[in-house]
Amino acid sequence: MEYKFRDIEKKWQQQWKDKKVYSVPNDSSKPKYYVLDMFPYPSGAGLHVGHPLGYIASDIYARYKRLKGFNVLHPMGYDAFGLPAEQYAIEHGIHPAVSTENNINTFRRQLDNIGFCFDWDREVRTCDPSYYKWTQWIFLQLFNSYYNRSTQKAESITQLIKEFETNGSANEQRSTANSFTAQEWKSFDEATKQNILMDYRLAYCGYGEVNWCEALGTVLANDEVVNGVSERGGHPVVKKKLRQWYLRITEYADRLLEGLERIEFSEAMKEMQSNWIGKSYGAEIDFAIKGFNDKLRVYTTRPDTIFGVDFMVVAPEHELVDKIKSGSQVAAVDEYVTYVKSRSERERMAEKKITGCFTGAYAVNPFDGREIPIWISEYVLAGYGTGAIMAVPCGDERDFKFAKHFNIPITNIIGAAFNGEEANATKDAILENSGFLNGMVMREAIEVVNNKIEEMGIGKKKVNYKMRDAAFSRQRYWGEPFPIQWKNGTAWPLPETELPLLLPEVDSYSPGPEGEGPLANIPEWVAKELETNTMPGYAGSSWYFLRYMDPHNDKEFCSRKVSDYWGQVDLYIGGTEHAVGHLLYSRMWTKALYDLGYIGHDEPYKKLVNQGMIQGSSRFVYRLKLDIMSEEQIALDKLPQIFVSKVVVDEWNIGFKSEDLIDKVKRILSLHLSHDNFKFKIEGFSSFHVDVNMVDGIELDINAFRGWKPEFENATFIFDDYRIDTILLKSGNNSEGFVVGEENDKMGTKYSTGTEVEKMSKSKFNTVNPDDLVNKYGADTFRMYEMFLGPVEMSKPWDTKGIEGVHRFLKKLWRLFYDDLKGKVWNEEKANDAEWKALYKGLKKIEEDTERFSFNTGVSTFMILVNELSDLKCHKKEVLEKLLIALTPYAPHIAEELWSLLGNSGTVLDAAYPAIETKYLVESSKEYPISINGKMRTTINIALDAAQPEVEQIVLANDVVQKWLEGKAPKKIIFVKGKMVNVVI
RNA sequence: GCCCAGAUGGCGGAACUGGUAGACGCGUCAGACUCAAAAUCUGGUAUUCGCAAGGAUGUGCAGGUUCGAUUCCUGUUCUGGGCACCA
Repeated sequence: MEYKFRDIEKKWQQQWKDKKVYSVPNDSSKPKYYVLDMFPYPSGAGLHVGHPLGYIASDIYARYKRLKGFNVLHPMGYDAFGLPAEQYAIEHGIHPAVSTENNINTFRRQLDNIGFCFDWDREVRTCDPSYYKWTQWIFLQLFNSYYNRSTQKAESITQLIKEFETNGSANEQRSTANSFTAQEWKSFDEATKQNILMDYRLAYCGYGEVNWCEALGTVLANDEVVNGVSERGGHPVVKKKLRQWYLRITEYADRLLEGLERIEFSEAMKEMQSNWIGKSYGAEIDFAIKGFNDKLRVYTTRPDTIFGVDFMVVAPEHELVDKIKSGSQVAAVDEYVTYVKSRSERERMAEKKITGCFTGAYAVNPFDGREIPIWISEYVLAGYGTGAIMAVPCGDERDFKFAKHFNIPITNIIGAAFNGEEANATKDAILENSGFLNGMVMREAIEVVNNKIEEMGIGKKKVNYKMRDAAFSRQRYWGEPFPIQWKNGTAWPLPETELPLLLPEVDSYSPGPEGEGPLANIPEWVAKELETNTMPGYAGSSWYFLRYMDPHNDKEFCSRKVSDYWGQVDLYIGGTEHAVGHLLYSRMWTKALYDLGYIGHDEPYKKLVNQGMIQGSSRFVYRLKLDIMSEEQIALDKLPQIFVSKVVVDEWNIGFKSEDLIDKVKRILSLHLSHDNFKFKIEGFSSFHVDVNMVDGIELDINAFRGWKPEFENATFIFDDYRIDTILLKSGNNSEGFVVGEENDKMGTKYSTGTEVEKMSKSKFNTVNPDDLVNKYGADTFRMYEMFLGPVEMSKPWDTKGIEGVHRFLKKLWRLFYDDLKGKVWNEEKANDAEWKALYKGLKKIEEDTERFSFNTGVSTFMILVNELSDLKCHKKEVLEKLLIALTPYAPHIAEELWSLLGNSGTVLDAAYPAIETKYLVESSKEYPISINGKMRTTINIALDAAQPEVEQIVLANDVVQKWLEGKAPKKIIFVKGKMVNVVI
């Protein structure tokens, strides 16, 4: 009886589906456990082997927790709004809903193949009106709320209105611009009131810059802009200000930081988030500008260095630039500003080249009256701080390089701590050349300066955040419409009863006028004065984990009772690429919903595990580049493309066997040209991607390659051993071409490809489809192999070859139960101590590995255990069935099949996880490694309870130790009980 | 440029708290079974010197701490991820 994985997997998947074994109740006496995968976008390319990695890991853990007696929620759904579907619609005229639906179906079919334990009754799709109704509803809650800074939480906007009616803006001042008394508030007209409230709402409307492409008439995403031009068509892209919605996430900055201390994210992840939030303590200082009444306000974290300021750098888009540019600098400034407009923020920050332009204006140092030139440069961004910095070249590397580049004299305020070669960012130097700060340690001077500027009224201490409010609108079609109506320039929320505001049908997916989204093309939509922007991709994904709990509720986004039962996601698995986007936004939404009393927890994810990326292992072939000269007419296009193996390419490049290659090329050419009247020169090789599915290991399947594209039909190959293979030889005298290496049959005729590890993508022809592997080896093998590749958190290249080993393991496991010839071999005999020991040693490690998400070592422990049981010829049911339960999370199908064949009733999915009988694991002695000076030389078996004097005696008596001692006494003997012995000579 | 992570045999990786580097698997070599192949099984396989016994070297690179470092510290190189409209 052999292991017929296809039948087995199909059978059990059907039974599990029929019996609804993965259906999860919302109330249970069992403790709850919530395992979540990051929301997938159903892309048109379908799944490749990299996608399911995290799903398999979470599936194993979810199944493991279930066996351990938990009520496990493990849902799946689709983040179905997004740019790719819209782009596809523009190009092919297919409605995004249609292509998305198709993609989802493919996605689902592929997932089902792998045997996941998702409760599909809880599936959600963000593009489904029954889902986005609640996305819109939450948006309205955010719109109708403000952040009360004294209570440090979101509260209803009506609360704020009451506050204004009683106290005016006194307690809730946001900017100096809107300061008013209660009386004044009451006298304001509605539009003014609404304008003021907009400065407080958690979801608010403002103006922001976008990548505007005039030629395409549309706004582009950052990754659609390459080197300042559009990816499609190469048209120029400039910054354009557009009305945009924002989420006031900055108000949550401190709580987002504080919350990190209460959740189990990796330190790296927490660091990335806190760097993104970028809290810094500094000061805002106003500098007078010579000849103007305006002040230049800078933000600095180092007010102590104020006497070292040698120039100012202002963002090129700073509002003062136009005003203060002067004289001969006007033209230069304008030119520079135009240049910067064409640059993306990314390019500006990554630029190594130092650029900038003097404005012609001077600021005045408030303490010593020194005149400081004001420059503009792209490395200062308008959105951060005040958009202007005071540059201290002796203390800041970037300022230093800037000063050097533009020959700006550098003032040294830290004496010997500055060597003139590079800036020194120390806070511990003693200040010099610093007026009233002279002799002070910098660290202490910070507070002194802060007090001084506040006293002088030219500045104040300021906590700053690098994080900006999140842009929450897109000029796109395929997203959630905003439930907002504009009346005379004022935004009004639609009543909740009118939700969902359905996404209308459009004739064309192209952009609307003036950079507006496609919705602006719909007369009825515009007539109703509805908002024409749509929400961004992260809207739906910021709260989906809550909807899974209560997916069919049409009264609420999620009932409080249900969210109180499930609470936080206990385990969240997904990639680091979401580190600062999705993870921060969903944390903010959770906090807002918590503040408003809709849920009972303020951090969505208790523990986060980051999965690494599976990279593609690309394969390359090398086409010969020839320069052929002949006196006769040659039809060059009739010549076949010649592909040279990697081995030959490498040898050519180091000048080895060059004559052999030239010979072969000559041979090929004369065969095809039917004469020898030509000369040629080998100019090199051009490499290009070949589909990995046509390559076994590194060996190219010649016939598959010839059939790949018409131009390769007649391809000629030069193999590793310099044999040649051309269509002419095939049809004619086959042996003729095989000259070199003919005698060496073992080398064969192999074409070795080149390899490189790259991102897995269709365009690189290195994607591997899980369907093919599941079909060939089964889901259980596929699942275990994905895990066996390496640690979940780590990125690693895919290599299909290794899957055989895991498949062999499952067959070997099967043979513990059933032999191909003998049939049933399992029995009901009593197990002996050696068998129990092997089992429990393995199960103990497997449990530990599963608990710490070390699934790769878990799989290898299964292999060791099965190897040991095979060696022990153990076919005993009482041992094997415990193994099966432990295997269930990893390979559920084979486990269920064997479980039922052993005569068990009921599913193995709900069996009790085996407890470890530690009595079989007790050891009395250990094979101690004996080191001499830290180098392992031998091992000695010593009783585990032996104490140091006894051990020393045994060790010193050992021949090997004696040899190394050469009669001398050891200086020291280090003995670590249960670990090792080190003899120091 | 800034932030984060990683680097160990031919390959994926193991070594969990500073204590036997290379578990497990792939590949490969040799052998068994077979008319043959597949499947399966057995054994070898970091490099290097040596017939062997046994040495030497070895965890990206350069230093340091320690009786002992893949593990800790400093510096450095390369690779991957993120940098706010891909999701």
